Amino acid sequence: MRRGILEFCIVSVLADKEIYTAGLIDSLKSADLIITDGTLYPMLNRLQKAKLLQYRWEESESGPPRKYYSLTTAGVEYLSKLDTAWQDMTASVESIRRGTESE
Amino acid sequence: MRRGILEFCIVSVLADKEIYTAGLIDSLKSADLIITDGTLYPMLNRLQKAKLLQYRWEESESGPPRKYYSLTTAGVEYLSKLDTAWQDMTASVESIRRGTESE
DNA sequence: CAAGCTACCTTGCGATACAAGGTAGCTTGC
DNA sequence: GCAAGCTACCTTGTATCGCAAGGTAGCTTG
Repeated sequence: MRRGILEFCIVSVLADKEIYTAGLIDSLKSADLIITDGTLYPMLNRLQKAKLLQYRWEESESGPPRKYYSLTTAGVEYLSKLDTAWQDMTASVESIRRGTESE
Repeated sequence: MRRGILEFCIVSVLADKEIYTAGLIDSLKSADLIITDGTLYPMLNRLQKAKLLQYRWEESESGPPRKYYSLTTAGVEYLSKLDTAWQDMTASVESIRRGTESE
């Protein structure tokens, strides 16, 4: 029941801060959204190819370098579209869920 | 961004009334959820095989007979699980969406 | 310098939803 | 009473999403 919504969550998190993969996974986990890196890497690459994300390499103090992602200008616009779509969809589902009155 | 949620909507509509395919499509359309019959028939058959839905044939006054679907007892229980899952998921997404405060 | 950890990425699979197309019952018009 | 059209059912093929599993390579630690 989660499909397509993960992308919205990821873009939302990136709106707040520059972050790399493990941090993204932790951010979502703290909201009870479990995601694996096998899901995340293809998504980040896809969004980056679509020019919605950018990244820079940053060295780590304890391991290999990390890709820190952030939104591009187009990514910010995309987020606002996703946000509108999210609100529309939840409103629609709520209207169904609450019962569409009797027949 | 809608994946998996349609099933929840369909089961929700069926909680209120016995209905056949075209009626379901209309109910969802009136909440701005567009779905085609090519999506709906496989889903109804799948839910029926899982014993969550039952149907009876009813003759029409103007055309071929129709399959009127309704929830089984198991379907009602399933709906309550979907409803809980829906509330959990929207709560999670809202907490992400509203900004997970600064780093 | 070897072993282990971390971070990146790919591949194969199952499930969802859509578009397009197909069958058959029923009514309508001639 | 038969052809044409509508309605209702269903199937097939395709794209995409998300996951599990597996793989490469840099960095640290003993």
